[in-house]
Amino acid sequence: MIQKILIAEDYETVNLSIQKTLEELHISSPDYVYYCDDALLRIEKALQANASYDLLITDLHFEEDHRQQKISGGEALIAAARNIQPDLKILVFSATGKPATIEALFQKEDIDGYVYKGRNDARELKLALEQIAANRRYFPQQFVQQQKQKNTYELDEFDITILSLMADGKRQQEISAYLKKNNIKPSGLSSIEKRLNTIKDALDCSTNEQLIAHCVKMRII
Amino acid sequence: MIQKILIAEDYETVNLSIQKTLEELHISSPDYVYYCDDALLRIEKALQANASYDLLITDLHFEEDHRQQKISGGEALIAAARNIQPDLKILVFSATGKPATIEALFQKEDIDGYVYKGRNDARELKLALEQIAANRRYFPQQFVQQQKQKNTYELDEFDITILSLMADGKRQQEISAYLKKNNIKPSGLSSIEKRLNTIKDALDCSTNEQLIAHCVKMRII
DNA sequence: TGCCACTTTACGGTTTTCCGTAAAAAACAG
DNA sequence: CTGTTTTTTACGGAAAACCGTAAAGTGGCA
Repeated sequence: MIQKILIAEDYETVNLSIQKTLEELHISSPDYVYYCDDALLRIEKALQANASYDLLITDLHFEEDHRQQKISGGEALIAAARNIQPDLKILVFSATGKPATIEALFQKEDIDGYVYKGRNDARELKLALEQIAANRRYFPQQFVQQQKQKNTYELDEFDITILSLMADGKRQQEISAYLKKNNIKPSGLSSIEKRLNTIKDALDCSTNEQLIAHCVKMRII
Repeated sequence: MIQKILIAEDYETVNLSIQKTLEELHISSPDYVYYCDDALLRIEKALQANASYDLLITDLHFEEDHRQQKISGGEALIAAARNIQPDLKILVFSATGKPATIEALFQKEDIDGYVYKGRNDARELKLALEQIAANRRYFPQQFVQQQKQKNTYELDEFDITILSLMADGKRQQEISAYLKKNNIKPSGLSSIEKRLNTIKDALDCSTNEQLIAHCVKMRII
């Protein structure tokens, strides 16, 4: 049975609405935080007090503000939480997840549910909570559909580095020099060109400009 | 005094949380809808029944689904609502607004407030409601900041066209051809080059990629 | 060690972009 | 209408990006 719940969600209204949904399910008042670091602290303290949480409901994306955070976002929070409390149930509630990200969360982090923010998200949230309470996993419908049409080329760290430098105004030669200076393995100009071609092909972009626009929009960089 | 409120917001959780925020302000239970068409219908009926709404709280972006809608989004809804009830107060609650869009809403549609969805959005929502109840307008802080730091060079429609086409994968020659085809005045390749240089200079960008990244981040395009 | 598969790099030729200059066109005043 | 100013376009050389291919390097594996 799920009794003790922690909500990590920086959007105040969303945070409130999750609480309201829980109320309707007659789940006793959950704890809630607006920052990832606070979430982990709560989980740690609860463990030490021998009153650990049953469920963590968390967003993936958190806006940055004046408060410096050690944990950068939902994914890092999930990993950290799993590390200190392996039996914690985790429900991700987010609008931004890419199929590949969701898949990775289910496989690697063994999360228990994923709910897309959307028109009927409160109802979905209830369904997910019921499923999780019954020790079942909850996959969103959208996920099943998107599974089929996945042309998802997952960008690795190297790709992100190149794209970030490029979005930062660096020319390809400068990127090559930067990679050499930082001892990152493929650093030749040709490798950068080749990689960019691969990415553009995968993401169906014809120019660098379009690629950068796409990545910024998708919050890849 | 604000008594009768209509909420148009397709995200169920957000819709709920607005209701909760209104509860805390001791405002009697508002009406709420998930579709723009429904919103306009409600406003029309209330007018005919001589019990018109005092305030419309609406999102800008609505997800499309199986239900075909005449009104495409928040902006269209606002225009339509203004048309049939000029004295209706309007509060926009959205995460997606570009500065130019917000400015246009305040100037052309004469909206009464704009609140960004974000970390402290519930508190901002309360502030905005208080301001509007006092017949004052509520501008978001982010907007004021962005107003200040906006570089002397204001991008015009021509600039936006070029940047949008470029972010769409078009080459400069293709952009030139496009402009010619659509009878947009400066269409020469040189003019495009020159304009891009001016923009890059004004926004302190060294490459097209950096420029596009900046514009997408700043929601200019 | 030597062979093989694979990755990375180097190097030309082509296309695109960049940048300066000058000609052409348009806008404007007298 | 003429002369001036401003805007737009055209052009050519330099730099950067693009693209294919070949050489050099890397890591298994017998």
